[in-house]
Amino acid sequence: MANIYTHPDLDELDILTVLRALADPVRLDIVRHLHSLGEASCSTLLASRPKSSMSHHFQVLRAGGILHTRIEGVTHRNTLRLEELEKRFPGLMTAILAASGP
Amino acid sequence: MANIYTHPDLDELDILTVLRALADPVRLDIVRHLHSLGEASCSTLLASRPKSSMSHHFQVLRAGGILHTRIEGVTHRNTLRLEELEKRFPGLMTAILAASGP
DNA sequence: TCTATAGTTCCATATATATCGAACTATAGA
DNA sequence: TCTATAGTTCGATATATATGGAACTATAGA
Repeated sequence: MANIYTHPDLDELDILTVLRALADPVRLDIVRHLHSLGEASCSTLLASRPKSSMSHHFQVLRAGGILHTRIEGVTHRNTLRLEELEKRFPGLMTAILAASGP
Repeated sequence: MANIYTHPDLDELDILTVLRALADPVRLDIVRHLHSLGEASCSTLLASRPKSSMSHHFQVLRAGGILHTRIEGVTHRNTLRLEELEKRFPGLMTAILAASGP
């Protein structure tokens, strides 16, 4: 297991990568939950899905600069990189998090 | 050929559909070009790609509420639905259009 | 009515992405 | 050192999406 994660520098991320990370129902769900919870472990967020699936989605979100994973003992704490995202893509996350269903 | 298009009511569109429409390099390109041109025909925007491919992308963007197609004689004029999108998802398109490369 | 142009639709194929079980790793605690 | 827990990695399969050729349609203009 990788006991260290690489979090991309947001300056090197293009909007397309960010949008692709967000354009998935499971991941959008993760993002919304993380937003309301502030910080959460992976297992808190696996909605009866296999761990391997969730691990994949977390990886995509991490690579897309959306969240930061901090290892604390045996659990991994995830937080949205809201401030950094706001600096890089002003208004983007605000707009997405504010959006409610149809 | 359908000589009439159905443009979805933005109130019935969820953010996921919008994000998925935008999370593609070709379509993001179309959106950016449309933004700088104001209005453009499909053929103006087909960057040496087959018409069938572009037609598909325009369809996705249309279904995602991103653009409006108006038929004028033999050409189809496309415009971004910026005002409506701004009302439905405030700040979203502004953020995406403002984003520059990495 | 013939032709050219703009764009769509259909269909098959390619490609990317998601899903998920099984085996693995890393840490905490008994 | 043994066990339980949290999460990753691998690999195989399923599913969605993109691509693009060919045939089609609709309109304008000669």
